Amino acid sequence: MFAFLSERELKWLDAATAEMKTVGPGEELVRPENVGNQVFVLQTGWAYRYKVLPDGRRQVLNFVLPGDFIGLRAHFFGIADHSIVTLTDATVSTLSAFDIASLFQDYPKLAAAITWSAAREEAMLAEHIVRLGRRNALERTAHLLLELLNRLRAVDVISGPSYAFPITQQLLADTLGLSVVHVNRTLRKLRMQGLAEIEGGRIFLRDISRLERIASYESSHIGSKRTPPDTEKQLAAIEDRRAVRKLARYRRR
Amino acid sequence: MFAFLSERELKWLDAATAEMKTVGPGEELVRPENVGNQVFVLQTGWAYRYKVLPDGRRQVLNFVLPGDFIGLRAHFFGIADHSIVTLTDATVSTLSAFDIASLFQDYPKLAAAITWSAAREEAMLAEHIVRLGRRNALERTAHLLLELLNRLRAVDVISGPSYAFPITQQLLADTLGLSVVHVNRTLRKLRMQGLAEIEGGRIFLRDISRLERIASYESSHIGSKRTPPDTEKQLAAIEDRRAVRKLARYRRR
DNA sequence: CGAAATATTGACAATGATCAACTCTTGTGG
DNA sequence: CCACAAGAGTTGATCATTGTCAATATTTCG
Repeated sequence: MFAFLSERELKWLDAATAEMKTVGPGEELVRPENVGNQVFVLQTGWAYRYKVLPDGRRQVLNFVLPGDFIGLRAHFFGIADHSIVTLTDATVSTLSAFDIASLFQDYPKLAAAITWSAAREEAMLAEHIVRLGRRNALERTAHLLLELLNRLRAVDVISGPSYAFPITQQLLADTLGLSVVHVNRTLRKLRMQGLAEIEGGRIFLRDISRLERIASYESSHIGSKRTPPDTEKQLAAIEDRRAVRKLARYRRR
Repeated sequence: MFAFLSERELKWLDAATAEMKTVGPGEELVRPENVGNQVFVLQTGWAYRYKVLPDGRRQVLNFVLPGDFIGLRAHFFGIADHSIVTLTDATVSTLSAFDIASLFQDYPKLAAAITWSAAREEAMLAEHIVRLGRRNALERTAHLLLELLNRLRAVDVISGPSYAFPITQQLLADTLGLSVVHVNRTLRKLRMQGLAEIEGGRIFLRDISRLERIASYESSHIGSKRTPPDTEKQLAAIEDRRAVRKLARYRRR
């Protein structure tokens, strides 16, 4: 993802995110009232972002996987409009508000990279909207499983067609906008048809191409670990033009 | 929204977005294959962003109202994963890729503002996810109507409890994840219960507080026209620290 | 004015929700 | 290390919301 960054930028990012902390499952990383003056990067483990309605209905917005930023939105709004909770043991590193400000001021390419990351997340939310709005239970489930597979692959957490699956059926229901009962039936259907199977906290995607057909899944940039060539060029241009400016300053002296 | 920007920044933004163009309804502003080397700001009119599945099912992601950025995501990805089409006559101004690069390099607060704007849009998508995942037809419809009302109010397009409504029932269906027929019935229900009514291309929200109760609507920062105080402080800090650096440079000379 | 898009309504079907009972797994304290 | 409670998963029966099909207004626009 950060392939286009310079030595100097990577060094700064490393330093800024050096301080790590470990948390157990079920830990609240962001709570709604909480002033968002910290931005986290999830290094290992899973988390999920969700909202609840006044009457208790819950909707999961998305899952947070290693490499994802957490709390960017809360940072910019000064308040979070949702909660983020860890689903497994996890390690997170922290960027302070000061770091973020510094980043926008002195590391334009990093700032652009952050914006890129936000854009990627937005793409995931958009995909989730289509899933909920225009796909049925089976399609939704298959689609989510594939998306998670590809995201995990992109960050090199896995390579094969299976992964550790810490999502309970209730949580899956709150993700897919279904009832627990119906999720259970949908999973059974996937199992019966030899498509996918959860066993011992791990999911096995048995027939990926059929899953993809059912879900009309298109592996997009969501599961990509780095910016596309064009973007890199533009970001490189930022650096170039900065160099030009510096040069101009020297000449003026 | 841009209350915290300096004279210089506003001037640059005005200059960069000076070139305007007018388009009719049904015009494609962003198409999926299209390389996203332009960012637009919608100045007047409505547009909507949507995706289509291979079999033709369509899902609207959100509506674009005056003041909203268009194509930011496409810009950063180099490719759009959705389409944007105008719904009414509209005027848009354009930021080139060069402008965006320049912005990140030389106008950190503007870059932060853009990121803020993206965060705001992400909040809208999140709200849409909850709408689709955990609300029924009546709640969904009421909720959307209220959100549009508040967004339009925030950009001073309207003041009262009614607004021009260019959304057909088919489009509404594709937004709310329902069938046209059911949207029609839901609108009838809203009408019958004296809650809201479409008449002559205009919607009248007859009983806002009851609508809010039905939709469990919480007017959030989605309908806010500017960053909250905390964010402003942080952005101001960017400026301050830049000043400090400049000072340091002077001293070194 | 007439075609095409949009809106409306009824009858019926289907997807998914709810309720309730039961099993299986997991984690904890004695 | 066992017992047991709590959470998670499973299944059947029934209900409700929403979708589909089809026919008929109504509006819009060239």
